[in-house]
Amino acid sequence: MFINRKFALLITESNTMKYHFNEIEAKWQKYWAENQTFKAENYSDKPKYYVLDMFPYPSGAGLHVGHPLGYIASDIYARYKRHKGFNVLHPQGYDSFGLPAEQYAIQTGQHPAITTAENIKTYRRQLDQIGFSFDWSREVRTSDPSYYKWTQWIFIQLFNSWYNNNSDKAENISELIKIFEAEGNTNVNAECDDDIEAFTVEEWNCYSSEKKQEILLKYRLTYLAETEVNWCPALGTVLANDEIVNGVSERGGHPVIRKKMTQWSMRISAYAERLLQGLETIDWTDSLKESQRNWIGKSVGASVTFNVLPNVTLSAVEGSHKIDVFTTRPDTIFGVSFMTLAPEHELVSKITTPEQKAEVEAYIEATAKRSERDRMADVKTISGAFTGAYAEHPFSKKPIPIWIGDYVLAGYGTGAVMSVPCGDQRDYDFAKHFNIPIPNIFEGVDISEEAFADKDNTIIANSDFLNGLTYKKAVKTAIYELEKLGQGKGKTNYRLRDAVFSRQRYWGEPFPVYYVNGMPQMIDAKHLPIELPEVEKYLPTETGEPPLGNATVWAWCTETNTVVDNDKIDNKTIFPLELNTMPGWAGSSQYFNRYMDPQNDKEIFSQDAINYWQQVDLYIGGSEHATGHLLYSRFWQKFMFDLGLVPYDEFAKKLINQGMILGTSAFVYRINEKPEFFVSGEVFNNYNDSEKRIETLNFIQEFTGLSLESIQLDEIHVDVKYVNASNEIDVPSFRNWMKEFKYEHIKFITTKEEQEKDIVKVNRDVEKMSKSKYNVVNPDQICIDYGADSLRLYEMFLGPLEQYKPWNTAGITGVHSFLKKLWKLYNDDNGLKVTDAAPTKDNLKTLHKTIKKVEEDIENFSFNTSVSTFMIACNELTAQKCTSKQILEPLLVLISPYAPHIAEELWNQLGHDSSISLADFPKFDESHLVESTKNYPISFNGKMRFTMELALDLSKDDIEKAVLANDKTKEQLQGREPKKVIVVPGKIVNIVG
RNA sequence: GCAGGAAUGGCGAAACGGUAAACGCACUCGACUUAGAAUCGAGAAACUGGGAGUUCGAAUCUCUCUUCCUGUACCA
Repeated sequence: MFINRKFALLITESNTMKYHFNEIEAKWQKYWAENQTFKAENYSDKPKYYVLDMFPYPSGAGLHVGHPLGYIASDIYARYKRHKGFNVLHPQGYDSFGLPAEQYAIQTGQHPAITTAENIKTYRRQLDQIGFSFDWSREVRTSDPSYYKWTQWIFIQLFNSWYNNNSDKAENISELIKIFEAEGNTNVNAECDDDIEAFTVEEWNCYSSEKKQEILLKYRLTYLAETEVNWCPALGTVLANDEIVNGVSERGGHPVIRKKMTQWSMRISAYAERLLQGLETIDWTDSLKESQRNWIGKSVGASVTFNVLPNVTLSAVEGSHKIDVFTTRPDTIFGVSFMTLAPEHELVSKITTPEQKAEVEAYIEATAKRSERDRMADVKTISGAFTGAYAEHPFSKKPIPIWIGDYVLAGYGTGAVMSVPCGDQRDYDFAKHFNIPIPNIFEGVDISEEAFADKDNTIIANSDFLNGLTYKKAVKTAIYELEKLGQGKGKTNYRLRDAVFSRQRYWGEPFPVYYVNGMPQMIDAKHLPIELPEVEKYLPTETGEPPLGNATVWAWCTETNTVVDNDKIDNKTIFPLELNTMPGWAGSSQYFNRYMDPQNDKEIFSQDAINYWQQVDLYIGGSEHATGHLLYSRFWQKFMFDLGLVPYDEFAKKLINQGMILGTSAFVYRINEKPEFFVSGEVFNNYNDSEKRIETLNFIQEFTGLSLESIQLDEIHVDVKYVNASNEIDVPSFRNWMKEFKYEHIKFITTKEEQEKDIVKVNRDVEKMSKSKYNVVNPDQICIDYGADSLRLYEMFLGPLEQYKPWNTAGITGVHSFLKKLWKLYNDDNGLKVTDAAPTKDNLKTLHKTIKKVEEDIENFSFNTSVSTFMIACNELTAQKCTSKQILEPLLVLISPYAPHIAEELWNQLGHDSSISLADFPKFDESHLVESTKNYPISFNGKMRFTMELALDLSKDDIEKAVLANDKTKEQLQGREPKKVIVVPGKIVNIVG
């Protein structure tokens, strides 16, 4: 196939009636672009439908065949919906801020905007050649100032908002100020920082402007705070939790350390409960919803306050200390036999006794040295230290020893736990290890081997007023009693942390923020966008500031409302601007709404547009965005809903995760000691076969002269483009592959059979598609060799959309020859052969069963089975020698969402002036499928033995009689009397006996 | 550990509780050909990861075990 592609093309071109896919596809792509066939209007008499793809990051490598999978599926659905009479919005754009372009800028000095524009050009060309029905007039790019203007705008709205727990929504900060001015903050029920002090109206009114701003910052939905962040030294930036995988950066796999920095954060935690509840209302995959539930991590329980007992030796440190803990099991409060603090807990240094000081400090030092990754990897080792201090049990008033241990995480809950060893395995293991008593508070449960954590079968004992109660009742009672004492209350805890929103990078949205006396000020929305400044270098400054610190024109003049030279900063009218930029998810958190009204420069989108399109009806994309993009977007959508900007608080009604297309790698094997010798896949398989191993080793020895012991084989990837459908290598191309590999003079050791045929076979294995594995297949080449319609059909034909499946270019000939057969159904050597002949009964049956199946398939997103259905229809109609326009015309409409170019061309040949995309979907007519007879399978004890043609209008009894009278039945029964005869009319007959 | 998903020919896969493997790749043979990697035709194979149950009948429903994939985790 690879040897003489040109030759094949020449033959094709010599006959004008053949299927010239390259010409046809270019022609219709041009037609669609020129006629703006897929432009969607923001008003229509038709019902609306919004089909969205997760927009791509335009990387330098371009698309490989795995990328368009979801786009093809959504395009089929969008085209189908148009045939079904919907006004369809199907836009596309680019998530064009991001690290790779910036890393490239650091290396080469080329401005990321240039790199990005070039990459987008490649993407656009690649997308266009696949024939997508995108409305490109609505394209957005997140790095375009006219777009990020609105990203900045939302940031300002978040800054100007606080979360009122009473109304359970975001409200304008001015409302909060009114409350402060009227009654102070004691009655405010807001989602805010933990360290807020109570103040009265008088106190508020006396505060300086700075102090007021400082307080308000603690309430705002985006706020500046010193937080412990994930700092990645190699990338020179902080990372969000979802950007870290297994303790290293998702991009590049660099180590990440904890570091305190002043950063913008998003108060997404305010929306934790609504984000959780909202999942019930949307049709997303279970696994994705489950990921979000885990990430939000709701747990219901109680917070309990333990007083630290005063210690005589600590008289210098006055004041009573309290330890707050969160527990999901307040019912086990009498089982507490110690407390454990995270080593980083702020109280540790304050309560540790002089005798224990050395031990505790040594332990803290030891844990600090262990990286986050070590701590995660090693969960078995139990370690800790006793502080010497004791807390008082709230009910029994007994002293409880306070320990520190790294199994308690500083970042979750309060960083302290009440340890109940009989009810929690971690506490149990810790207690066993340090010989701490394990009191049993469960009725009739043995805890000599392990803790007992089964809530359902819990009866509490040895617990004063909780004795005899079940889990549920004991929890309620314990919380009630704790509240009475003022030492606890019911509490719901979420794992979801506020999201760090600052990045120390260049290629991202600048913040619309300047600083007056260190306090952040928003630039008025009417002066947006604040455009990225030019910088000399894209690296951090020498003083460690982010890249924007290199900009010389990066100060805000409050008089002219423009960005001016840094020299002019006087901190009176001209102030420094924020040096951080926004993270990757900023631009992608609202793009789906912006598509509805992308050129609007007065508003983020008009109310007319959003009320017309409302929300995304179908969203297709990868599952890797489960806890990043898809959670943040839901958060912003809920925020915009609170502001009254959008009609729904969920942006996407239905979401499908397309599976990944994997590569089919090809291997040969190199002899370790003599790298000029390669072994074919066949020989390698013999080598691994215990029966043939000796023989094979001798065989290899004959060629190489190596001793048997020294023969070792290394797996070598062969670029898949040098391997054909029968797994044979194109040897000359392989030799010339890459000069540095030095394959020119290698010798292949092959089996006798291979030698006879003069071939070398590879082994195949499925791996992720990647450059380093030489299994990447480029859609450009596929489009040249087989056409976009073949590519589209084949991607769908590979298997169910959601499933992971390997790509194997060899298989594409199947769908390609289907398209050629389809072409021949309409054309012969003399041109169009479609006639006005009346369709036969068989023709109609084939057409209508195809309509039924294809419609069902598309509605169920089962695109792979439709492709088979088309093949069957084409084969049947060819066999029936069908030329009837009444059949062949509607058939084209069925196929057009999948293979739009060939459908347009044939549609045009049939005499239509307008695009097939405007045609109505054919109506299914059941009457054509009604049969008079059925070929019944006749089973004996459930096993089918033969079939019998019987009329469908026979009664059960008639069928039974007819079957029992049959000779073959008698043969099967061999004289036995049937015990029972099951007749399901129209389906099956089963004889038991 | 927890959660979600999966297991069917050599490969990708079909299959409302009712004829398992449709459709395609690969394979074998034949036809047309100077030639076939084009086209047309024919063919072979494999009984659903293991075990139990429900049923007249199970790939499909239930239980159980095994393996694999994905996500997540000292989350109190």
